[in-house]
Amino acid sequence: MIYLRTLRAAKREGLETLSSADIERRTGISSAQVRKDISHFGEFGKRGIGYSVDHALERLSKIMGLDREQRVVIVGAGNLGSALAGYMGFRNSGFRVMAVYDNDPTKIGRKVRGVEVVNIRRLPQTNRKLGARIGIIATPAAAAQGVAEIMARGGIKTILNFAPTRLRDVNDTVVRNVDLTQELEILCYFLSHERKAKAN
Amino acid sequence: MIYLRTLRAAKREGLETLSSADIERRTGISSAQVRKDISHFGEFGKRGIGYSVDHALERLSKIMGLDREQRVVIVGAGNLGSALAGYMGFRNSGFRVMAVYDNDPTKIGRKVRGVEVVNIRRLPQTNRKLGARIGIIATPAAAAQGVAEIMARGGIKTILNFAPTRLRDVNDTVVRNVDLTQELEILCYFLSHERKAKAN
DNA sequence: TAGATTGTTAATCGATTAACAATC
DNA sequence: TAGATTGTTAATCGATTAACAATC
Repeated sequence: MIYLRTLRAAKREGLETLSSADIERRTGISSAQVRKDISHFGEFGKRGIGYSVDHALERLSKIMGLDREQRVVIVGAGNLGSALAGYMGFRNSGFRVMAVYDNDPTKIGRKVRGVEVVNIRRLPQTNRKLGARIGIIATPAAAAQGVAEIMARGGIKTILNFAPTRLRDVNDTVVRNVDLTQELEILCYFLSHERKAKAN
Repeated sequence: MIYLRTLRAAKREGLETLSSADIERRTGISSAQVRKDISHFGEFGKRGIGYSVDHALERLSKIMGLDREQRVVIVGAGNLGSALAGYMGFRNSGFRVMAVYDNDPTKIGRKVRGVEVVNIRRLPQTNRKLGARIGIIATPAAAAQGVAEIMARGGIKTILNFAPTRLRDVNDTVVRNVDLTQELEILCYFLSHERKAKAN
């Protein structure tokens, strides 16, 4: 979350408070929007002062569930799945990749980035032990729907889907899609339709 | 772009026309929105019939610049950069990764996924030949701003930035940010704040 | 002609911004 | 008290949806 990142940066700089105007300067989000967003989580600014960096950091981390380790499993041990398994950005933010699953016998049993590759069919069973509630799908599109259903059976509650396909609502699961090709396509559009706007 | 993907799927199924209501069924985007979006690119539906799959595909591809190969360069030959260099989704959509750049002498000269790793300092020069106008940043946050500036000097017009940092506006360049950690954080938020909504 | 469906205008809804009383 | 800044309400803006004349 951008506010957490901003607060962390401010803390590293030794600042003790940050006003909504300061946050606007750092993020580009208008101060009014900043105040509205933050107040939605509770009333933890001080009028005339701003937000205490430490206090806001603590409160926001807790609200986001980022005050403790969050366990993640990845399905798909290809290029992308492997890269995500070793992605330091996740580790640095308190996420821990517990297992990588795949259906390819030549991959099962090997390790990628220090994480064991397990047979996808064992996900429901093994995830009872691991207790991950966040899953990442890094498979071809054709496999994604089936994987999502297996994840749901394994107790996964939220899915980050990198497969370029819409997942038909898996019961009780929140799905977020990241479509890398689409991102490139949007840039491509800007190439031929020059405009000075920013693309997101 | 979701309309292109939908049209391609319809073509594979042998359909000749698609109405805005059909597209709503396939994408979840309301038919009114579909018509508004498409009409914005020109008037190429037929009343009483819908959109000709072939015709719409051709027109939209051209408008998006996806009727020809689009060249891409990647900076950062780490896990993520390497995965993106070999990502089939890009290739299948007409993007071609021309080079991967890095500043690590142990990587320069090697190949990742069949693409040569070149010294980042040579980007402005080598990209004159390659002619890529799309760049992907897959470096640590600290390096991203410098890379963006080098890219601009090399004629890169649009940037897909995976580094978790806001790029201060690089002149004449469109930047799109993909923050993988943020995506996971958003899911994390849904874990503790159960709601039946979809996350994007 | 009757039925279907677009492109577009008008109505609705939601999100952003401006403004300001409360208060540190 | 005077200055700064929050939290929130009211005003504005933009985006989505509904509705329908045009037309295939």
